[in-house]
Amino acid sequence: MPPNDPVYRESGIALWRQIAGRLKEEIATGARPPGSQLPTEALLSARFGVNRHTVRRALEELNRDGLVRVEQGRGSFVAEDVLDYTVEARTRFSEWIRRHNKEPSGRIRQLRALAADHHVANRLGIRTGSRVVMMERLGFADDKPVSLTQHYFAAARLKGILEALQSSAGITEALKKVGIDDYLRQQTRVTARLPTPTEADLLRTARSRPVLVCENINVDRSGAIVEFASGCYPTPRVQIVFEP
Amino acid sequence: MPPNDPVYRESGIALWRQIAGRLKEEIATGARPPGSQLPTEALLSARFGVNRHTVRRALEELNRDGLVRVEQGRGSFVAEDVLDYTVEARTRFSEWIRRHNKEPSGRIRQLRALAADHHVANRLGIRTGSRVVMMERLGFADDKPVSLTQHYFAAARLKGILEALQSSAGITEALKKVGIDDYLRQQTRVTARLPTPTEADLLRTARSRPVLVCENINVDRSGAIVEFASGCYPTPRVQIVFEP
DNA sequence: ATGCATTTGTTCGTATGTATG
DNA sequence: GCATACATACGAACAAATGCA
Repeated sequence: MPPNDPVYRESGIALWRQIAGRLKEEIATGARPPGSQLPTEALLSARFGVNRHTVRRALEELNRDGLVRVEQGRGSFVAEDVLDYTVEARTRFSEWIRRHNKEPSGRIRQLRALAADHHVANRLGIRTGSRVVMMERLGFADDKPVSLTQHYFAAARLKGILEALQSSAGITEALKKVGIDDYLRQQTRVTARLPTPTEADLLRTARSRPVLVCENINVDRSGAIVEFASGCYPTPRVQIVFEP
Repeated sequence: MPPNDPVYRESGIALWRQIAGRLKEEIATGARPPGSQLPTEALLSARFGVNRHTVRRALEELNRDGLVRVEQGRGSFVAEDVLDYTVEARTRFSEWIRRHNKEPSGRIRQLRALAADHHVANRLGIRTGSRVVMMERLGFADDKPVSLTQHYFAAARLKGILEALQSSAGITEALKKVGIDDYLRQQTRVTARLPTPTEADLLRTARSRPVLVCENINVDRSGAIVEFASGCYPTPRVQIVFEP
C-alpha cells in the first residue's frame, strides 16, 4: 500500500521533523482532541510512507514536548489538560473547577447513616462503631468525571446532618443548616492505589491507571472536626498541588 | 491432616472471634512483624481446623481494625507503619526520616550533566536544551528504600554544582558550596503512576502498586529557582501530608 | 504474548444454635 | 410447643488478580 499522505524527501527538513510538525498541527487545531488515541506507529508509518523508526523519532519529540503520552502496550495519546487541585485552607469543589474555567456539577450516589469503621472513626476522632453519615458524590468538570468522594460526618456532633444533606445543594449549605458557618481544611493526606472496577468506570479511567486518594480533615473555627472526606481522582488528569 | 492448633468449640465465643484474637496477639507481640505475609487462608483454616469462611471472617475484622492489609491474588500482610511525608517550606530528606525515629541514608545512582528536556526546562524556568546537572538518589529509612528522586539544577545558574555534589554528603551542603545558604519549597505537585520495573525493584514494591510522584520546586530567598526535584515514593508505605 | 499455579473474592446452598414472641 | 429472625459455621464452585515460567 502506498503512503496516502507522504512527506517530502530531500527538502532539507528531516522526515521525522516534518512528521512531528504535522502531528503537532493536528493536535493544535483540535483535529486530535486531548485524550484521544493516536494511530499506531505502524499505521502512521504507512500513512507517511516512512519506516516505523522515523515515526518513533517524531513521537519521541512530541513526548518530550509534553504533547503526547506514550504508553507501552497501549498506544500513544494526546496529552490531556491537567486539572491542578490546589490545596488551600478553604478548598471547595465548585471553586476548584471554576478556577479552571469549567462548569462544576455533581451526582450524589449514596447518602446514608452507618457505623464508623476503625479508619473513619480515627480520623473523625470518635469511637469505632459510632454512627456516622456518609455521602458519596461523583464530581464533574464540564461533564467529565474528576472526583469520587466519600464525605463522613459524626452523627452525634451534627444532629440533623442527614436531612440537611438531603435538602441541600452542597455540603457547605448543609453544614450551615446544622450550625457550621465556616470550616477549614486542617490536614490533607495523599496516597494512591489502583481503582476498583466501579471507580474506574465512574471516573472513566483505565483500570491500570492509578487514582490519587486524597483524605481531608475539615474543622470548624474552634478546631473541632466537622468532616472527614476521602476522595479519589484520576491520574494523570488530576494533579494535587501544594503551595505553602 | 488434623488441626495442629485448634480453636474451642462450644466455648461460648464464636470461632472467628477466637481466631481474630489469636492473630491480633501474634501481631502485637511482634511474632508477626509489620509487612510480613500471613499464612494463606487455606493454611490458617487448616491450622485452626475451621472452614475458610471462618478465617475470612476473622481477617475481615483485622482488616477493619487496620491491623492487616488483604490483597487479592497476593495474600494478607501485617500493616506497615506509614511514613508521613509532611510537606513544609523547609523539607529535607534526613529530617523527614529522623522525625519518624528512623535512620536516614542514601545511595547516589547517577550524577551527570545533560540537556534539559521540555518538562525539566519548564520547571526550572530555563530554555529546553540548556545544560542541567541531574542527580538521582535512592533514599532509605533504616535500610528500607522509601524514595527515588531525580534532582535537577540549572548549570548556568549554579556554576560548579556538579563538583560540589560530587564532594558533598547532601544537597544542602552542596548548595552551600555554590553560594546558596538556604532554600525553600515553593511548590509541590503530586501525581501517581505505576512504577517502571527498575523503580519497583529499587523501591522493593510490587509492580502493580502505584508510586506517588512528587515534584518540587525549590527557590532561594530571592525567589529564584534553585532546584527541581521529581521523586517517587512507594504506596502505601509513604503518604504525603499537607498541613496548612 | 500465553498458559498455569496460587491466592483472595463472591455467590450459591445447607445446617445449627440461640434468642424472641 | 411453635414460628421467626439472626448469627455462626461449613461446603462447593467459580471469578478475578497476581506472579512466574
